[in-house]
Amino acid sequence: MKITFPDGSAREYADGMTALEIAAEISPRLAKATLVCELDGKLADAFRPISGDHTVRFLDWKEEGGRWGYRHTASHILAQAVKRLFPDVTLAIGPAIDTGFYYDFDKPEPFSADDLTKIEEEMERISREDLSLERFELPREEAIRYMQEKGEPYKVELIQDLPEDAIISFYKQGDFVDLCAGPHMQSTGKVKNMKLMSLAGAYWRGSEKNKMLQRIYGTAFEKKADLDEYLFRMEEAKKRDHRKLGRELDLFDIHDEGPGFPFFYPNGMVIRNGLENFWREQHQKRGYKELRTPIILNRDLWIRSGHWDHYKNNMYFTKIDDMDYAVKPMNCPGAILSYKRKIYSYRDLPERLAELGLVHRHELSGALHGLMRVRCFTQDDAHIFMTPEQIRPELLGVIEKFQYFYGTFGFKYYVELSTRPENSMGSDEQWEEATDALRAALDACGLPYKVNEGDGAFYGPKIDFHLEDAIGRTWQCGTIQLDFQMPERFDLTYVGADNEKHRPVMIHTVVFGSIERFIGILTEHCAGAFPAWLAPVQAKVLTITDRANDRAAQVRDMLREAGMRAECDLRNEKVGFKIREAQMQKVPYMLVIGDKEVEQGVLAVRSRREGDLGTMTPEAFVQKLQKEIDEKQN
RNA sequence: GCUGAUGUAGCUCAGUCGGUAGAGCACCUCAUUGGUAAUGAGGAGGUAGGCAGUUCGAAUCUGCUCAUCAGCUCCA
Repeated sequence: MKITFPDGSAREYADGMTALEIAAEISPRLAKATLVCELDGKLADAFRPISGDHTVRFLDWKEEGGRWGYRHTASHILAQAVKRLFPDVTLAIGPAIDTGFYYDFDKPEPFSADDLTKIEEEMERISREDLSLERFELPREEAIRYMQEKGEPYKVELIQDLPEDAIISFYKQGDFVDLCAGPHMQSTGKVKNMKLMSLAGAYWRGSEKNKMLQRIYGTAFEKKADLDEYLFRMEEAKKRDHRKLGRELDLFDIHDEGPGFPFFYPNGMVIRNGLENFWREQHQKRGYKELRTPIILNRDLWIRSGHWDHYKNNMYFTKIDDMDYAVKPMNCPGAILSYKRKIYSYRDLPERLAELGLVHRHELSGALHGLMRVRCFTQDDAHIFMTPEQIRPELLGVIEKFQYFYGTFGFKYYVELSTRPENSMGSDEQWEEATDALRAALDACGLPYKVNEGDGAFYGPKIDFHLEDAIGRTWQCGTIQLDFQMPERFDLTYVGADNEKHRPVMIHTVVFGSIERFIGILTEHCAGAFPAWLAPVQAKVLTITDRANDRAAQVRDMLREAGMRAECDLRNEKVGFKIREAQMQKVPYMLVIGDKEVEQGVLAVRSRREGDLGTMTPEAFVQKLQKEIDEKQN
């Protein structure tokens, strides 16, 4: 048979050789590194005989497919271990994921933490037993009967839902058999360095209408050192948790008295105000005008906007003079009423109306998460009202704004295009047109994106920007939504050049997403060491003895005069202690003043990052810090 | 909302078999005036998330409830 390799070269091999055997002929190291392979572009077992002409790629740990095969095999080992220890458990599904793998089980009594330890030991045993994996296929009816006999109802359901022509394959290792498309490693002994991470509930097939199963999360690495490093990184990441840093740095907190309703303390307000100022400045430059609309508006408005029908579960309600009102979950109706206050000409468009609007949403209690998921938050909203011709340039302008914002903070981001959801308003044509416009804008910018089917807003499709937190979870922050529905519902118009009324189109967009979530992400991103332009205290004046107190106060006042956030630490403590505290509070600059500095009229400057910078005059320091602030250095 | 776990001073945590609460940091006082990540001594501070129950007696056992954490679902 003729085997072609990725570089285009080809060679003849004996029919029936496996990818692993071919790899071994090329080099023993290649064979050792090969986890699974790609046969004509499709993932396949490297241990199964090949016949006929094919192209082959060997996948090692560096390839996603390689890791996937390794970890998916680990998930089978997990299932086998559970079956050995708890024979009455039934199996659901167990895929590999980005950070490892999981397996869902149906077990009457929940797993305990001790069970996890036992399971882990059993997994190691299975690895040591080095059981070979075998693959076999069964016709549909036989496959169903096979799983029925094994007492695996979830597997039966999975097979029944497979397309008629699907190949139904199983993998066997020792006495354990699982329905699986593969690919896998050749034996359990090849999978090492497995670690079970956590237990959780998970709905069968991801639907809350179904039974909740028990999910065991684990991870596995080819090299022990990589596993150790991963575990270490997770530990380190926990130290960056914004909920912990928020308390330590006295930025914000959430009390039991108001679950999901965060408090911002003075230090946190500095960051918030800094972000808002930046936001105002940037939007002013881009031709946006600012609005402020009420938090509570009457029932009629929410019925008209569609929120009453499509968003009621997430809204808070109240009565005023015996009439129904709702607390706004979104700012758009306010912006729309503002648009309707007068007659717009096509010459006035696009009209870009921005609002830092406080919204309230009733989120499920289990979904709350620090500042990332709260029940009241400020969206840095903007609504653009425009003619259809302006859609493209406006979308491009908004995307440019996003890139500028995230670039300023040094964030990595992932883009998703979310399409029409089930519970939505409008016609298919409108949705298609809006979705195409968003897609075209993304393509024009060359932004890579993933399509998220059915995840749009009820009034339109959207482009979402996801940012990462300390442990790699991503959170949707920015969004750009194109809306043909609201203008229709509210009968929005503008007068065209033809003196006729026309229907404008709307863009709803937020860059930060919510100020709260953004601060959460930012806190984790910089581990609490905010860039100087946002740091709650930018410079702290530390005295060595109380002989320097007057001078310290003078320096502080001078910095404040220059618009900087400066504090003194005049306490009767040693400098080492004061430095330690300022350092832990992540103050960008510490200005040490002792007898020498008083005498020479200088400051001994210490940077939180670079340590002692030597002495400089107060004027020189102001200049240095001002430059750092102006440039928004990270 | 669902599954599981957790809930002791402002923070981080300890507390053997149910016998009536302990440390470090922070805070206050005093001494000390010291050069780049913790000076020393003393003091004050909690009725154990909340409610109910079992018991002679509960932080320790039971039930309910609230909140938090992990995940699911949902979402900015």
